[in-house]
This record gives sequence, C-alpha cells and structure tokens, in this order.
Amino acid sequence: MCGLRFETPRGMDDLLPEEFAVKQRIVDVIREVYRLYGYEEVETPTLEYLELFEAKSGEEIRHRMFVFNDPHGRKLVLRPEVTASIARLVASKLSRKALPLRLGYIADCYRYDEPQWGRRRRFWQGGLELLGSRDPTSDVEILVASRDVFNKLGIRDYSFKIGHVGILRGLMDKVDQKIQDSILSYIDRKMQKEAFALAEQHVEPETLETMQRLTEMKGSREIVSKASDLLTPWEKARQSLENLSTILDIFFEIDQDIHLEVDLGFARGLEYYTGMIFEQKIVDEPLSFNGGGRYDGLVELFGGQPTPAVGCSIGITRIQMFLMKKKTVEYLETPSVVLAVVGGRAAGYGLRVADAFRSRGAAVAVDVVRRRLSDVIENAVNKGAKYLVIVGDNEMKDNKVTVRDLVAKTQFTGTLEEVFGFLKM
RNA sequence: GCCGAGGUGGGGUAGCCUGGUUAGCCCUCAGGGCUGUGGACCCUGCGGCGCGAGUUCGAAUCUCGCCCUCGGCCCCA
Repeated sequence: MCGLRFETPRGMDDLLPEEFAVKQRIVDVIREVYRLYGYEEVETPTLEYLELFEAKSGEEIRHRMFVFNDPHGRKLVLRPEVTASIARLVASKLSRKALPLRLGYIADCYRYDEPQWGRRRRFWQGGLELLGSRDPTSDVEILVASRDVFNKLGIRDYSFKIGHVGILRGLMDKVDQKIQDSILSYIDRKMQKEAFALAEQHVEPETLETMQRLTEMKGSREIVSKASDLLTPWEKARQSLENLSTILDIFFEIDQDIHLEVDLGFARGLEYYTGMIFEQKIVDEPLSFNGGGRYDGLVELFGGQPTPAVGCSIGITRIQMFLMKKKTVEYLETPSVVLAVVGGRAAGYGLRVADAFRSRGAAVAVDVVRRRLSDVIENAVNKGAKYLVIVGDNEMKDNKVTVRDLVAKTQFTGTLEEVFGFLKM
C-alpha cells in the first residue's frame, strides 16, 4: 500500500532551488565563522550505534529517535544531534590531538517529532564544539560566535537565554545522577510539580525550598547577585553561579548591547550538560534557533581522557524557514544574462559568445530549446533575467552580438568588446 | 502524543451546505497564427477532485476509516 508513494516521508522535506539557496547562504555564514574562529569542519555518519545516544541524550530525545536494526541485527539510529558524535570522535580518533580542539559540522539530524512549522523530522544543524578548556573564555567564545552567525545573516531581533545546570545539580550534590536527570528533565518540560515532588524525597527541605526559589528567578544579569546570598550554604552550587557570573561579565565586556535573559531555573533536554547552557531566540518566534552549553563529562563517558567541552548547535532549517518567511534573501531563478541563438547557422558562434561572457565571470543561460525569439524574451523576463544576448546570422556575419536590456527595453549591437562596455563588464 | 482547520492539474482558486451530462477561472508550461525582438494579442494543447470503503440509478459534493498538510499544546534545533 505504501510501497509506491511519490512523496517524501512525513516531516522530511525536499529542498527546492530557492530553499536550497537560502540554506546554502546560512551554511556559508556558519563556515565563515568557522574560518574566523579557527574551527575545522568534520563529518560523521548519519547513522550511529544506538548506544551512543542512549547514555546521555535525555528522555525527551530518546523517545523521538529513528531506531532500527541493520541486516545483521545491529541497533542503529539516525542521529538526533551531533555533539555525541563529536565527543566520540575526540575520545577515539582525535584523542592524540593537541587541545584545545575546535571542531565544526554541518549535518542533517532526525527526530520523530510531530511535524510543524520549524519542527521537521529531518533538519540541518550547524555546530561549533570547543574541546579542552574549562575556562570561561571558551564558554564566551561559543556565545560570541553564535552572535556573529546571526549578525552576519542580518538577523537583529534575537536574544540569549542563559542558565547553568551546575547550580541545580550542585544543590543535589548527594543525589543519584539518574534522579538528578529526571528532576532536571521535569523542570525542562515545565512540570514543576513533578520535579519538586521527586526532589522532596531526596533532599533536605531547606534545599528544596532553595531549588524552588531558584527556578523562579529569571531576568537581567542582576539576579545573579540576588541568588548569590541564597546559595551560601551550598559550595558547589555557589561556584557554578560564580562561573555563570564570570561568563556573563566577559560576554558583556565584549558586547554591551547584547540582549539576554538569565534564567536560573533553565534546563535543557540533553542530559550531558554540566555547566553553562543557553538558547538563542528571535523576537516573536516561540522556537529557539540555536542552543548549546558545557558538557565536561561526555568525552570521558565515551572512553576518552576527561575533557572539558562547550559547544552549540545552530538550527539551520529553522533559520532557513524564518528567512524565507521574512523574504530577506533575494533569489534569481535564472542567470541575469540569457543568450538566444536565432537562425540555423549561428549555433556554434552563439556558444562561443556564451563562452566569452563566462570567461568574464558572467553567468549565462543559453536557450537550448531553440524557441521563437518572442518566447525566449517572455520566458527570460518571467524568470527575472536582466539581459538578453541575441546572436544570429546577421551578427555572425559581422562578428558582432546584440544585447537587449530587458528592463529598459533598449538594445545595442556591436563587437564583443563594445558589448562588454555597454554592460560595464 | 493530544486538540483544531483543511486537502480540486505544476502554483493559486470557484464549485461542496442544497448529489445530476464535457469540473470553471488566473498564472505557469507546450504548440501554432508569425523562418529575428510580435516581452502584446488571438487560437489550440498537456494536465486535476489525497487514498480506500459505504450510501445511491448516479458522489468533488453525503457517511466512515486511513494518509497527508497547515495551525495550537507539549517539546526541541
């Protein structure tokens, strides 16, 4: 029944020329940021063993993975994200590389979500991962590079939401890791009741109360100092808060105009985070377009040396859909120059003219279906071409070409050099 | 996963309530009027009722199921 359906699987999109162009523009910007910050791009397989993501991906993502058996019965998964693969890489093949390592990726990811605007079952992420430093400047580097990507794309109305999982985890210092994960997962899903009901069974009443008050604290940078007094009895939590404070200080020192909200009750779906976490949002858009944080334990978990790390993953597909909605990227269906050959003998001459244009760097689409000139003109205008180059027996005889300005509706006949002058090439 | 609204040629739409011959229109595409400027105009053509069952003499239209799309919730990039 479903064997022959000429559609893409649900939630997985074909990218049509214009959509692809917008996506490519975003990828170009991300790669430019890689270059400016010294990130080396790597590629990992779309398929990984299930175990890679079972350990630390978090309940939410685990339920939304495409899992299947290969013909030999191995459990494989379509990657729901890439950070785990990067950590695997650093734990194995790159284990002898000098730290810090700066790695970037552009990769398609898969999650079995209910498709909706900005949420696809197949989507592209671009990431930056900085491994080998626990210094706050490395956290800030990720934040600043994230800012740059959005600025370079011409997106202005964005803001950062920043938190630190070390604070809540610090309060639950003595609590089993799995229980911590569950509590944070509840908080992430805005299920405060469930979170604190579970916490109540594992921490002192005083700690519980502090946790509850923390999760309500969000706002400007000032709330960090407010929280500071609250946390005096919990050394680890207090240190985490101080770490967050330092990161914010440095970030603001670089860019005073940055919009950000500090949220001390902020948790993310991924369980591997150990420190600063953040998301990047756009005004009037409910989704986040970039997210990341510090994950100091992941490389070690995959059998590598203990390696502190921080990174982010940028939602290329979401940004693409946002830019398409805003129509901010101009797209031309056809090159701005179309060349038509008329008459039976000028075909070779016409292609030589096209060659000459291209060697000057101009993109030229040749009318290869030999339509009537009026049809070529109409077609070229419909597709947004600016110039029509006409070559036929007359032009060939005098070694000239005719160029018609399709916008001004003027035209000019002359030698190639004269025409290049006319076009200011 | 839950809730809501919808699916008519490649794109956009009318028709559906009130079942009835060839499903209309706009754009695009192809060909011609017209062997090089006719970006116009005119003519012609290709191509469609999401899928499946039911009701009926007869279904785009009514009923049921499924699929898909778009919104909202939840969550995430």
